[in-house]
Amino acid sequence: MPVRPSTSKPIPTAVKDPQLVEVRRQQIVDAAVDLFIKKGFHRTTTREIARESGMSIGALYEYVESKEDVLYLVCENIHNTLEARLRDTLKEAQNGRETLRLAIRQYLYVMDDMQDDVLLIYQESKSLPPESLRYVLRKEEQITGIFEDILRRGLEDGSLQLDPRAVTLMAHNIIVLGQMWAFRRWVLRRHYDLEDYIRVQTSLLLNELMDSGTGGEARGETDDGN
Amino acid sequence: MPVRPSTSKPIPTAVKDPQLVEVRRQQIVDAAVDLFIKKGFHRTTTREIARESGMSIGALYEYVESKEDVLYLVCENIHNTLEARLRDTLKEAQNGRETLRLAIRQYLYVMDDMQDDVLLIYQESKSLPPESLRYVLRKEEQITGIFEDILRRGLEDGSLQLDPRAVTLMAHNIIVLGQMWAFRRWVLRRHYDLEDYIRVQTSLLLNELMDSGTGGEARGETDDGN
Amino acid sequence: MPVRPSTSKPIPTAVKDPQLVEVRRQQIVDAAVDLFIKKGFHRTTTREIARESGMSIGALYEYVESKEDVLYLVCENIHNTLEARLRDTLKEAQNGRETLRLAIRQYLYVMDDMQDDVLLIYQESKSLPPESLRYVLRKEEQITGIFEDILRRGLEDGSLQLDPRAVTLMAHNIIVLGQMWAFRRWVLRRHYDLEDYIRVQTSLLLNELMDSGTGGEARGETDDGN
Amino acid sequence: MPVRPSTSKPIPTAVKDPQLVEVRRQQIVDAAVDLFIKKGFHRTTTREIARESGMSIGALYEYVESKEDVLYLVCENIHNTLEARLRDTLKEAQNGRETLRLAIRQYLYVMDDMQDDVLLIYQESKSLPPESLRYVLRKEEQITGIFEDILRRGLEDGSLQLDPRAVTLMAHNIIVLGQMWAFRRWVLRRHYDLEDYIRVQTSLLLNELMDSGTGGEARGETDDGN
DNA sequence: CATGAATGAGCATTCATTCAT
DNA sequence: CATGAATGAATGCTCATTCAT
Repeated sequence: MPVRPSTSKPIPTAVKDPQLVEVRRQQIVDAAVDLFIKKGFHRTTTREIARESGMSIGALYEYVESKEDVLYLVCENIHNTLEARLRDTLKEAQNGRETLRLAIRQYLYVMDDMQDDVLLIYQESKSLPPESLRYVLRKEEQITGIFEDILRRGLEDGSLQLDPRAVTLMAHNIIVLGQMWAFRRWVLRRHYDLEDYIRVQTSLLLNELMDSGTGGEARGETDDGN
Repeated sequence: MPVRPSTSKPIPTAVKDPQLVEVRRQQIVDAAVDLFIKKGFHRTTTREIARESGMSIGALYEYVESKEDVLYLVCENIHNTLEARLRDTLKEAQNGRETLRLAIRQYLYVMDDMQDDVLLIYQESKSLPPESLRYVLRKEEQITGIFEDILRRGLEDGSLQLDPRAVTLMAHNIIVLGQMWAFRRWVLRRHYDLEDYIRVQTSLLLNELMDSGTGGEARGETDDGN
Repeated sequence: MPVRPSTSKPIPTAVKDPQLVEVRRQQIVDAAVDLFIKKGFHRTTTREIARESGMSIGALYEYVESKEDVLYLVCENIHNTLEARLRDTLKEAQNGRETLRLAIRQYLYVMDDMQDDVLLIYQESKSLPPESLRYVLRKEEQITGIFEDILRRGLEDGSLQLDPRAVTLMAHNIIVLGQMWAFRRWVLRRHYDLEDYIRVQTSLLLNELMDSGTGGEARGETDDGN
Repeated sequence: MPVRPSTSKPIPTAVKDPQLVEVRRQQIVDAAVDLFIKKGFHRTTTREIARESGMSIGALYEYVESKEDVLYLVCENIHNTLEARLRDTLKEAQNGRETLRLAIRQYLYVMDDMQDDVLLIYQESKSLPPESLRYVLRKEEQITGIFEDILRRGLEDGSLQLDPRAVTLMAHNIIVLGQMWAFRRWVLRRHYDLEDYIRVQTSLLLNELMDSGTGGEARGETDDGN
């Protein structure tokens, strides 16, 4: 399943050699990610980005047209990394339920590893120009789609029970729960480590927290209550 | 359970009359909320805030010491409103499970109503100076505590089954799920309206959609119940 | 005949006191005229304008919105001065021909005095934004209109003979001939001083130098008359 | 009468082959003229000039030493074209008056055709370095000299009556009147087309607007008035 | 208390020119 | 000769904050 390149916005450059463009932009992105994480987009200056990228401002502006372009490249890069790492771990698929369990674990590990980056997209993407933002959101949706696919496979092979209308929402829930690990870390870390978090969230998601192995109590409760 | 005022950071002012301070600060906050929502914190100027507040910049700076103070006041105000509206609807408590169901519904209604404000805190609180941020996060935790309490009550009266270690996390999940309705609206709205969202999320949270047994009752519940 | 104020473009300002605005803008214009004359519009920096105006850049931008605004104010100021000085000397009107002769003389004296300013408008007005340029050109036409009026009066009282269709063009010729004294000074000065220039041009314009008959009286006129 | 090449400033080049230099510089000039007309000298970048010239910036700088050099080459080129076209039409000379009449017509046709170029020299030559400017002005004078020559011939053959001291000025007047057609086109075109303009200006210059065929009235008026 | 003019550090971006390949 | 990536000084403009009135 190839990463469709059509989903990224082309950023114009004055430099003709595409290889060089890629190399330099990677330098820029690497520098900018660090800076944006440390100081935020608005408080980071283009000069700083240039300096940390190991190039002059003039050179920087040969590879992007604006500071917003840098932000876009950063978001795109993070999303691509995220997606690649995610898809990478989904090849050893078994039945849907196990795939989901595995995917959640992998996803949360990736999110833990990329906490700062996730936070960055989260807090700064609003500073993107509208068109760039659209691209970023589309990508976000695409990534959510990965979990949608897994859920659907689980429905098909019968290993998961879920109202079909809840599939999309469940996928979003999973994604958000990963982001939450990043943007609520200030409090979650006081209560849970990553393994705790994975275990409990997976359980909640997979309906295994009910005390009895049967899950019957939940049903009974539901039947009475309404 | 009163709103503890000790949890808000005192912002110094040159003005003696506390009543006046409160009135003027409310003007400031009202203006700033609109502006921050429309343009973001960084793109809003103090001049604009002053103008929209109906006062001069000079006057503005009599009631706050910096633009960040305004942001703090805005966050505080939103949080207080949010908390008040939430607590307001929790008086008619029955057993824990029903309280939870009700609270989620109320919470999501409030979040729907305060979408922009929620987003504002979400995206701009990172621009707060560290100390102010601490206050805001503490408040966030306090609000999360409301759901923790409800969950605990449910555990106690036996109407909810949940691993005690999952209580805090579940509370955070609920809070985040409300925020998610705000910050993922660009995609969620394409699939669900508020009532859909409430129904499906409640079901998922209350373990009704996922069923290792027949799965039949989940659909029935959804169709009939709400 | 009042100077219609409707013909000047209003430049927005952040400062409320109109008197102060006028005073400060005059400072700005005075400084800018000198700088633009010395270095041209493009080579003059806003910082220089501010410094020479005796204010900070911040203050400068309280009174104009852009460097182009300064250029517009400069053009407007020069035009107004020019027009005022021109109209000022046209009160003692006799018959049309004498008025014309007098007006040309006055005009050329003013143009001699305002050489640099005239040149400035000439060379820099192209840098104005389109709308401002329109205002400047309108003003230029208005000033040309002064001579059109004089010419028409001469036609009416019979003291001038001229194809009515040539009136407008003749007025433009006069205006341009004054400007020419400014922008061709590098060569004209080598041949003529101001009085020479006035005498010869007046003669040429009034059809006295060219004579299909004797040609004698033109020289006589020139030597004695002025 | 050959175009004296001594009147053009030599622009250094790193390239040995003079033919190549000429070819490339013509490319540069052609591109630059278009760009300068469209955007003005200051707003045109060397990159644009290079691109439109079909060469790299590096190559551009092999043929000129600075952007100002390009401007000089442009001015020189326009002047040469102008002069060539002018001299071209002056071979069929008759008596001086008719030559003048013809020359004015030809000149105005050329000026109409080269409006933009004329305007370009007019508005941008001030950006030339002093020495280059001197060359351009010298050329301008040379072109003016064409009309001086014609006028003098008219004086000699008696077909023109003119105070000898007015000859130079008259020549300048004619030149300026042609330029005026370019730089006042925004208003002149509203009143006159090229043929109108030629007819009226020629008449004014050649003293034919006086109602009586004799021109006597002008003299009479003059005699009385002073 | 209120006003609003003044300050000036700071920022994104441009572009003529150079020079290694 | 040609290329085009790199340089970095320079520039127009913004805006939080101060303080005299």
